Amino acid sequence: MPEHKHAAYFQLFNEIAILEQLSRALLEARLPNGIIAPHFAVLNHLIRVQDGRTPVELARAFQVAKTTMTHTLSGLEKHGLIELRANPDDGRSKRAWLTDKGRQMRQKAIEDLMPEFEKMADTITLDNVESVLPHLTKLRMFLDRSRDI
Amino acid sequence: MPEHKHAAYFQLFNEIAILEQLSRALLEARLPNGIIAPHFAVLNHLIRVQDGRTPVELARAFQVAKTTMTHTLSGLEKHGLIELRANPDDGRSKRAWLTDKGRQMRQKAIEDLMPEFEKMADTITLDNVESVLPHLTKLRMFLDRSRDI
DNA sequence: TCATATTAGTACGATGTCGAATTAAATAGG
DNA sequence: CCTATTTAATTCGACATCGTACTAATATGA
Repeated sequence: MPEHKHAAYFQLFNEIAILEQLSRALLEARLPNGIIAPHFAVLNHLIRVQDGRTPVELARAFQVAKTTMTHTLSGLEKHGLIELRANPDDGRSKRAWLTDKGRQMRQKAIEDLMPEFEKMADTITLDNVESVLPHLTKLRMFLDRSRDI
Repeated sequence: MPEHKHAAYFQLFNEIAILEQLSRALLEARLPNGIIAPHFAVLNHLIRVQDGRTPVELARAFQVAKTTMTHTLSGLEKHGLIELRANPDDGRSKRAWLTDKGRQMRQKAIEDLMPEFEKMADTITLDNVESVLPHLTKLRMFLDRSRDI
C-alpha cells in the first residue's frame, strides 16, 4: 500500500477522534448535571441489550478498563439511575439493573436530542448513515478482535 | 423523524465512540513510552497544515480546551518533538515548530502502523474508506459549526 | 488617546481513565 | 478433594482533560 493510500485511513481515524469529542460535548450539554456521556452510554446499552449485565461485560462492550467501569457504575448508582445487586450465579460478581429513574432520564435525554438529529439530517441523511454504518461496524469488530489476540 | 430512525444516528455515534477508543489503544501501543495519541495527532497536524501554528489554533482544530493544548504541547516540548517560540506578530502568543526529532518520530510511527492498515484493508477497503469519509467530514464540519453558535 | 473589552496563554483544583496490585470466588488438573 | 490458576471487582497512584480564574497583550471605539 503506497504512502498516499495510508492517508485515507489516517484521515478516517482523525475524523473519528474529532467526531467523538464533538458528539460527546453535544450530548453532555443535554444531560443533567453530573451525568456524563459514559453514564448515558451504559444506560442505553442496558436498555438495548437488556439490563442485568455484569461490570466486566459492560467494560468489554465499551472497551474500557474494568476499573473505569467500576467508577462509571458507582456514579450511576449514586444518582439512582441503576442498582447493583449480587449475581446469584457467581459470588464474585454483580449485575446492573435499571431503575425507573434511570429509564426516565434516558428517555428524556433522547427526546432532547431529537431536534439535533433532525438538524443533522440535512447534512447526513438517514440513507447516508445506513450506508456508512456497516463499514464502521465491521471495522470496529475487526479492531475489537485484533485487540483480544 | 420516527423513533426507530433515530436509532441509526444513535448507533453511528456509539460506533464512533468505541472506534475512537480502539484506535487510540492501537496507536498508543506503537508510540514510544510517554507519547500519547494527542501528541501524535498534533505532530500530524503540524506536518499536514504546516508548523508554526499557535496553541489556540491547535486547540480549535482538535476541539479541546486550550488548557488541554497547553498541557499537550508542554509534553511534546519536554520530549523535544516540538519547539515553542514567541510569535513575532502577537506578543501574547506562541508558535509551535516541529523539530527533526519530532518529524522522525512521526515518520517511524507511521511506518509501524502500515502493517495494521494493510490488515485492515481486508475489512474496509480503500474504496470503502473513500466512500465513508466525505459523510463523516461533512458531519464533523456541521457539528463544529453548530458548536460555535 | 485612553478606557474598556477581547484574546492568548497559564496555574489550579476537580474529575475521568488507566495500569498495577489486592482480595475473594470460581475453575482446572492432578 | 485440594492445590494452583483464573476471573470479578476494588483500591490506589499516575496522569489527561476540563472549567474557572488570572495576567499580559491586543483590539475597539468614544
